[in-house]
Amino acid sequence: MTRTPRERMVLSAAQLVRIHGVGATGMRDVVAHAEAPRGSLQHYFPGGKDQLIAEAVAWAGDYAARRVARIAAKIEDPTPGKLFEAMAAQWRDEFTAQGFDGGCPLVATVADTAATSESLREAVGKAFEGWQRPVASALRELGVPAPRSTSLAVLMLSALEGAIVLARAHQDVAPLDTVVEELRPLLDGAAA
Amino acid sequence: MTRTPRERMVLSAAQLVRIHGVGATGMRDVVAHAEAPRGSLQHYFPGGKDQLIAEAVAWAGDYAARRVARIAAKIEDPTPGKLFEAMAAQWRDEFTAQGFDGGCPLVATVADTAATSESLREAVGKAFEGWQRPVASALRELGVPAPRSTSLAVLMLSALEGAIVLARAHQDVAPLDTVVEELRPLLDGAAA
DNA sequence: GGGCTACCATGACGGACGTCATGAAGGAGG
DNA sequence: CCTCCTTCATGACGTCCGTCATGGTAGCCC
Repeated sequence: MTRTPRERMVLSAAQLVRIHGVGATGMRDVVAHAEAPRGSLQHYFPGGKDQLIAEAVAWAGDYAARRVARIAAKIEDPTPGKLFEAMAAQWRDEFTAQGFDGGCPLVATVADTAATSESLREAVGKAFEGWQRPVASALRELGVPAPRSTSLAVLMLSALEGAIVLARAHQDVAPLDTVVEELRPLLDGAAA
Repeated sequence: MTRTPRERMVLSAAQLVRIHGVGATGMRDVVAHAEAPRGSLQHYFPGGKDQLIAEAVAWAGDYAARRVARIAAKIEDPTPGKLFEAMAAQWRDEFTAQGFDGGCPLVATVADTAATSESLREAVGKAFEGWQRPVASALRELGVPAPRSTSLAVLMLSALEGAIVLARAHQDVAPLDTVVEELRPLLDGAAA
């Protein structure tokens, strides 16, 4: 559990971006949140803020991908609809337990930097790709034909991200439940 | 076309937020973009940046709502699937014609301020609600039962917003096309 | 022990931010 | 003409930002 200061900073950056966005997340805030020495910033991240945020985005993408793989392996009688339900349930649980302060760091990074920093935009693109891959492969294992699996993975990610935004705006988890219920028959129908 | 300086500032704020997010959008940037006198800021928006952004968000919500109503009235042989396709096409066309610099200002505002400013979060919630309403009522006019129409409207907004984020991250409109194709049978099937 | 490298500490710099104070044009109404 | 009120102009203030420069410690290797 004890991580190196470098890891703590990347992780803290991801968490602060989730809450405040990229622009409002300061370097000093990150070191304070990570309880890391401020001097380590220029040592571990000579590329400055962009490098730190890029690593935070990459970490977030990896985390989401690992979470999908773990969820997919744990469901009993798995179906595509149940997989999506479990993915949404993670957000539902966090919102109800910890409030609506934190969103998806990938969405926040796109919203803040897509037009400004090509490197960060690419980092988010790769992160989404890495998240989409285990979803699609899980769908294939559940009997979804290969070409359809990537389309449905895109739909699942889109609907989930959008529902997260709506849920935060309304401070209500209902949008998450709604998209799960509406998408379930479509998803399960594709696994015939 | 000639608007009052006040309107121009609200409109410019919305456009800049779309591109750079709330944090990176400065008051000076807004007056410069609006070609408005800087002194007018404290006169028209004594509530400061929060008031300006809140009005920009409200304007964006109204704009989206009017756009939906106009689209719904213009489609021939309308179906729920075609309505969603037309909504996504607006974004598709803008991305291909003007690049991926601008996203949805509501998403950017949620990502940047949901945890910080209660008033802005509420403003975005109302904006989403005002956008969702014409979508749901258009669905009802197309034969979708009332209770289902709000659920499907939430699904449409979620999938659209998420696909916009994915499209910007990948600089590719494919996610928009994908969600339209995948959702079309589900949407049209609900209008039986 | 001397030197080299990795890691951390601290202060400063230049710039941008949101906000405020002060005041000037310019027409409306007495 | 004088006054009031809306609208705009401009400069300043305090704060925070990302970055950099400089220097200090700690441990390993020769």
